[in-house]
Amino acid sequence: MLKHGILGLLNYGSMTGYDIVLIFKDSLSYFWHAQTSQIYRELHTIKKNGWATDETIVQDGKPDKKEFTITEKGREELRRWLSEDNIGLKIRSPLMMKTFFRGEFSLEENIDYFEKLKHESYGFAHKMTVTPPDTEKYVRLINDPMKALYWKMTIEYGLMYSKMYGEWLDNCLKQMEELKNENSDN
Amino acid sequence: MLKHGILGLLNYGSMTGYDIVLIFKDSLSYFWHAQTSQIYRELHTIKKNGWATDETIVQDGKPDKKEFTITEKGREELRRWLSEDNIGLKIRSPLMMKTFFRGEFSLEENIDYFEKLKHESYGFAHKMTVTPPDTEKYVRLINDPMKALYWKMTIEYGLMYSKMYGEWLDNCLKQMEELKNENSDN
DNA sequence: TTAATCATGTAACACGTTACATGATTGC
DNA sequence: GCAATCATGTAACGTGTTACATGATTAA
Repeated sequence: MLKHGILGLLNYGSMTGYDIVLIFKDSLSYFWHAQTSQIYRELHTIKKNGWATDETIVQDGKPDKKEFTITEKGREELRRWLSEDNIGLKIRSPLMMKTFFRGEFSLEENIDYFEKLKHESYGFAHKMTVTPPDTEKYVRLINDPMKALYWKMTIEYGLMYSKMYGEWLDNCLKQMEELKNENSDN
Repeated sequence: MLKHGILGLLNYGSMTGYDIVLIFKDSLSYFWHAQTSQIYRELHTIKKNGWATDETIVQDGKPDKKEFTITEKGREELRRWLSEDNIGLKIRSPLMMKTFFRGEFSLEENIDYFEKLKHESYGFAHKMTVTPPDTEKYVRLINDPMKALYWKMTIEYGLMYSKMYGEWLDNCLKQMEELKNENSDN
């Protein structure tokens, strides 16, 4: 999956591993987290598969860099991956896994836990609503308004998700508070 | 993460690898997908870590089975994991990864693709709303209404998520249809 | 002078996927 | 007679995580 994400970026234009690291960190982090070491490893595989070629560029005052360029074979692989019948949702939600077993702790402890989640979720929601990923930058760079449509759709997903998540947290807290009050009433 | 999910189940009572496989498939699949081979492997590690002991039970007419029982050390590990400051959301959404690069294809192809996603999402939404995971079964089995609260919260999350997902898909389709009409108007 | 930025990675380990393997019993 | 259920796994590979390593330049 990450391999194909990198291939998708290379398809916009040649770039170095470092460029890709920064794009993931600055602009794609709201839907994909990738480690630096992983990106460099995948670039090796991409080259080995003949999906990209690399060229070392000597700079002065700065370390050498290695620029990767997608090949026709790489472009074909990108399109193959996009066309794949992918769905057979293999869901894995660490958040739900932990929620499911919360019964191990007391209501009070769990209220604290959910308050903490709520606090942390504000960070994400804030980033998404107040400073949403700047697609304009890429629109100017790539200059293809059709591509921007899909970028915007991923941002909308991020917004809708963070809203839903916040509502779920409030709902959970409400239910726990109610139970707590019932318990203290008898 | 899976290790701890298994530990959480063992904490409800002793069971075999096969029991765990079925619980994941029948009751937890809406938030976690696990392979059979993976579950058996994790059970090995759990035993090696001293988090559970196992006992082979000979049956007649049926193959032998191996029942795992959580140890005090395992229970401590479960509680340690639940108490962990876990959040630093490392999001990874294959769905968004594919959406982001959809610009490679035409509007028409992408409308088809999203219609397909919508069709498939009905399956999940239907399963969640019409035959939601039967927690009553576990409530009777475990007989701890406090635990059921958290099980219900995970189901509510599944419902809210599938609703949001459906709305997002409709939204995307609407935007694509509008663009398609604009294009055919000039 | 200290931290951040630029730029590259390796090694070891943990976790997830795919394909394969075995063999008895029970229900249609 | 055939598929499903019960019950266990191994092997190989792919992907993600953590910790470590290097070293120059530039801005506060």
